[in-house]
This record gives sequence, structure tokens and C-alpha cells, in this order.
Amino acid sequence: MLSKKTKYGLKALTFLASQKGRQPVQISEIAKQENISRKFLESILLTLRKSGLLGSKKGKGGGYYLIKEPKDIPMTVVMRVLEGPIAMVPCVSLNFYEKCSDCPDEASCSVHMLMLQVRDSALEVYKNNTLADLVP
Amino acid sequence: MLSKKTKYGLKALTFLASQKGRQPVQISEIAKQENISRKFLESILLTLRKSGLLGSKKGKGGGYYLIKEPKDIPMTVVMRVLEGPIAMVPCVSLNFYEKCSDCPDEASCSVHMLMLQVRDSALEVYKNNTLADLVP
DNA sequence: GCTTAGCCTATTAAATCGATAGGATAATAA
DNA sequence: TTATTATCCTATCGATTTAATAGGCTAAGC
Repeated sequence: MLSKKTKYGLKALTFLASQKGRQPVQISEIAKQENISRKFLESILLTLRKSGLLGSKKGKGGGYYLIKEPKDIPMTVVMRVLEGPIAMVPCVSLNFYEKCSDCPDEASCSVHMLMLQVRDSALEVYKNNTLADLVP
Repeated sequence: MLSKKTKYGLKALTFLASQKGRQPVQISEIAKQENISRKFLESILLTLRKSGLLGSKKGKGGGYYLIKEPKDIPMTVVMRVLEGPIAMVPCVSLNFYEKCSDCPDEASCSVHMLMLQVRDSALEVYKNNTLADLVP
């Protein structure tokens, strides 16, 4: 299940991408437009900024803005920042690999086999979409 | 992330599918072979039985067995029983649909749009695999 | 009628999630 | 310089979910 963090993060990013210029938009403005808790959204935007996707400006006229053009932001990046691994199981994760403590042999593990396919198919979708594709 | 319940369930089903005949196999036997907590596995097998995938036999010589042939068990069914919705968000779920409380319009929702693609790609994988395909 | 092995419900410890609180910091305007 | 504005940051909290365990009940077989 997609976390609310990811859901809200995607909505916020899409909202920013749909703005005319790249002027800063206040948290409250985004929260209001997208029906998101102001404080919760704040923490999400913070992680998006720390990950390098967003820039911010303090004080009057401040807010958050996209650093790159939406078409240059692949969903693989966004999803990994917000949701973490794309794989459903650490042993098939490209960026967050971890060996299973049970499971003596990955090559012959049915879960591994199936989840590899699922990861690849999800990856395919995320690779084929940039933030620009999410703007209606 | 895949729950341990699903992971263990998949391993147990694969183990049963790999058996020669369709003789009942004891919980303890499966638990031992697959490194799964005996009691936890018991509860998982119970839900698999209630869902109609497994049959069971009590008393001496008892255990669990597959009701159908592995090749006749699509992974869509297995995953929905064990993990629940295949969709990452209820508003794109075929079998567990639910409207989002936020989000005034699904058609123009970026999350909806993206997650529809992800669901379809996952569904494609699960449709193309039966339990038989998981046996090494 | 004893043993075996699944049936079933309840409970619990830990982790995660969604949300909130509140002061610190920096940028702008008066 | 000072007031205002809006982000920065850390800490906490309640609710839910997850993984696992406990323990008695029921039915099948010998």
C-alpha cells in the first residue's frame, strides 16, 4: 500500500509542476489546494528538499519550488525518495539490497523469482514517466 | 513492502506444489523446511484453506495439501488472498475499490494516473504466472 | 480411548504511520 | 533596526498494523 507520505508528496510535486513559473509556493497554499494537513506536508516537503528535488526560500514571498524541469525528473527518483525501495522485498532491490535471513539460496527461491518480475514491471512504469507526465 | 505473511505463504504453497503426490504435509514439516515459525505458519495456512486454495486433514497422517493443480492456480488469486489488493491505492483497485476522501476528481489525479499503470503492470506479471511457475 | 495434528480465539510486543507541537532560523519589509 | 513572515528542525504522541505466541478445542486414526 502506498503511504500517505508518498501520495501527498506526489500531489505536491504535481502541483508545483503545474505552476506557471518556478516561483516559490507556500506550504499552506499547496496544503489547501490538495487537502493535505499543513504540518504533515511540511515534513514531506522537507525530505523532498533534502533529497535535492525541491528548493526553498524563507520569509515573505518564500515557499518551495522545483529545482529541475518536470520532464527531467523521472518517477524512479521520486518514488525512491518518498516510498523507499521499489522492490517489494529487499533481496530483489537494486538500490536497497539486503539478503534474506531465511532463504538459503536466492536463485531457487520462489518469492525472489516472482518479485524480480514485479520489480522490473514497476520499474518499467516509473522509468517511462517523468513528473511532467503526471500533470493533467 | 511484502508482508512476511505473504512471503511465508508463497513459500509454503511452493513447497506443497513441489511435492510428488498431493498427500497431506504437516505444518511442522513445512515450517522446518522453509525456516518459518510453526505457529505463525499455522495461521497462514488456515487462511489459505479458508480461501479455498488448500485442503486439510486432521489427526495422524494429516496436514495440508493443494486442492488444485499448481498450473491452475494463478498468482493473482494467491496474492489477493495473502497480501490483499494488488493496487497500491484503493482508488485503482479492481477487487477492493474505494474512493479517496481527499481528491475531488479521480480522472485528473496524478496519483491515480500513475498507480493505474503500476497496477496494470503488476497484474500482468501475476496473470502470467501460476503456482507451477514458482516451483524451481 | 489415547494420541495426533489441525482449528480457533485471544493476546502481546514491537514497529510503523499519520499527524501535531513549538521553538529556532533566515529573509524581507517597514 | 525591528517586526513580520515562512521555512527549518526535533521531539512526541496516538492509532494501527505486523509478527509472533499461547493454549484450549475438535476431529481423525490406531
